[in-house]
Amino acid sequence: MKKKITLKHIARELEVSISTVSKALKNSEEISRDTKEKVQAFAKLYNYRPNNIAISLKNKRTRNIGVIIPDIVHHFFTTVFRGIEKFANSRGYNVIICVSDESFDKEVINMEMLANGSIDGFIMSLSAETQQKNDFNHLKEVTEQGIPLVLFDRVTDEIECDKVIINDKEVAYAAVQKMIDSGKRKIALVTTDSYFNVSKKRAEGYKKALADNGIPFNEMLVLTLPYQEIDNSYIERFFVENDIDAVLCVNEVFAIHCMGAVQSLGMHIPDDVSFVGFTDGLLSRYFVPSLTTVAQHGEQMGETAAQMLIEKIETEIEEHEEETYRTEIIEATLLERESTK
Amino acid sequence: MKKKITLKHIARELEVSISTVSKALKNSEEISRDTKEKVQAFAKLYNYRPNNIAISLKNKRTRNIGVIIPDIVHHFFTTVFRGIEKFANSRGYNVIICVSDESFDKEVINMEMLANGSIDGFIMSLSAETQQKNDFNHLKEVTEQGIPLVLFDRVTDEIECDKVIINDKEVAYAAVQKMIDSGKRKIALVTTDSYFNVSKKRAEGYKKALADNGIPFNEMLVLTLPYQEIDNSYIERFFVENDIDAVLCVNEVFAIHCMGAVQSLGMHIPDDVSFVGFTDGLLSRYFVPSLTTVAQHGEQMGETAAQMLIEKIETEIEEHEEETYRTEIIEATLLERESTK
DNA sequence: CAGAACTACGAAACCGTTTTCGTGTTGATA
DNA sequence: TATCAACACGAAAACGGTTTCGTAGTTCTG
Repeated sequence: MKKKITLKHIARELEVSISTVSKALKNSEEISRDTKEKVQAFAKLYNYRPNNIAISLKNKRTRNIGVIIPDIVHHFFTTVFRGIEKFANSRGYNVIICVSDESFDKEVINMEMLANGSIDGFIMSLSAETQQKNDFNHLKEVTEQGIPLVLFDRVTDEIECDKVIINDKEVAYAAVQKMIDSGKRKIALVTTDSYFNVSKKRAEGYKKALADNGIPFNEMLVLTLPYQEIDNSYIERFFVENDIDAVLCVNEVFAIHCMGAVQSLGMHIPDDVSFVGFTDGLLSRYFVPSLTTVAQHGEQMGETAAQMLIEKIETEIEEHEEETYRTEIIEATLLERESTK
Repeated sequence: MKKKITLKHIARELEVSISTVSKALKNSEEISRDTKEKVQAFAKLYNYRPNNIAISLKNKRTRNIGVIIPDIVHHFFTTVFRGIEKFANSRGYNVIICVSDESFDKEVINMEMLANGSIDGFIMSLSAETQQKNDFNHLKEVTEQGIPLVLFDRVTDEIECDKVIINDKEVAYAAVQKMIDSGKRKIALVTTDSYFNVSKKRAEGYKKALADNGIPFNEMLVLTLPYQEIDNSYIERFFVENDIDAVLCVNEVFAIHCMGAVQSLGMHIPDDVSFVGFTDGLLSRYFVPSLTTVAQHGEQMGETAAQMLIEKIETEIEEHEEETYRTEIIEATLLERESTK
């Protein structure tokens, strides 16, 4: 077993001091050509690599960024993560990922674990429970310690920090407008039962589009579904009882469920009922008919978040200057497919 | 900005030595009750938390594990990752994840980045390119340094280490047998063009099932598809030219593509053609008809891998004893749905 | 009352780096 | 020949902890 070699080993072997070795490996002017060559050759031979942990301790910089997301088996979050990982890696950072599982406690525990020196900054999307409780003390503590934080998608106004969001309201508006333009009038909204700011924003866009077109908002046309274990008969009844001709769903799974229900009721998509969903995942692409959906450009979101974070990490925080925070908006786009016409 | 407090600060403030503070916080017998209370109260008040990096340096243990996977926007890998994360977290470990993007070079670079002290062990699944090149020197170097390694799913015989795999051959055999039992005879295999050991194993199961039932293997009934950009007309021609009545696909995306093609040719599933895929993702569940598929139990795989790794990390490596390695087999199960009868 | 034993704490080494500063040696300068 | 800069290197502090060991001061023992 070839154990890792350290500066001390090299120093001892070559009968020079540790400082000389360190400087020689950095090609310092202070060290004679002879010594440098000797040291570098030896280091290469034994495949010397500096110990990351020691460097982190010395520099008070880990080159790790912490990512906390509610779920990992989830198309949107994984695309965002890919963007983060890609950008971070290109800048020499590694990514530590923790999953909050939509739980407030796990989110808090994970943050605390990482906040004690393991990472240089956080990128996160709030858990459902955190949004419900409206308790952000763990975030506050972290930012007060001077650890940079970037929130994406599921954000909050309570915390001052960099944020990356998509134009949920506007794109929902556009989607509904499009369906209205194609002659639809009884437009349903299928949304989550838990309190997500994104669902709220999408609902706002939905309502505004109706209002701007003189269509009264009808509470009966809003169907809220649970996150798990969706009851199909419940959906079917919703469609039977209300004479719906178009649907905006806040995610693709809801959309596919509803499309299935509608089809099994013998209705035709998009002629009888049009559908628009959110999240451009495999389902939207491969379902028959394919689903018109809002592409959230998760990867771009992740890259932007990582870039903002690393920028904050790497700019010396001028103690005197007031910190400034940005909110970056990613323009979502409507991908038209077969479920609308 | 409340900066993190250290032992040194506490010591200075309370006019005791650093060692006393350290011991007092650990409730050492050595320290008087009075002093302990004083120190603990102070630490609590200022929310003292030991610096992870310093502890890592001292202990030569990071409590981080490194995970390297080929892709993250991928149902199977994310389920495995969820298992890893869940288990690791329950044991106080964090997870650093790197994505090789199916590239040999990225895999090597990522391993080297992490191997210099950042992690206590690796869990990984080989990239496509690594499997093609058959070059595993980066793995060898890591294991020779005494860093524990667990491979899952995409493994190799060239490296001695713990492994977690599924019974690909057997479950493929069972799937094909099931289709034969229901009267199918012209059974196609749809597989990847790159060299994956898993695809190979599944093909073996397929061939063995045919052989055991006296059905000659026909090269013409094997369709290899690229990983990306699948040409539908190519698939349709395959089904038109060969009078196929059942299909085994090595993943769910291939299956859905083929089912779409078959349906657009006017054939009926499962009466005209039966389908079995691998990976129990959203597509298999929600496609119409829903796809009979092999559930790989990724989460269990991840948990097992994490458990094996942490066990290795935490057992003092008795230098004198020969290292022993295990290969754990996760039993995949066939989930019967509408695409078979 | 001398010596032993115990109590409660501090000094210092250590983990593996980086970096500042000090110093012995050399050769050039006045 | 005394002075001085340049050169090449080493000692030591620092990052933030843990742990071993040494040692004052007190109490117990015979």
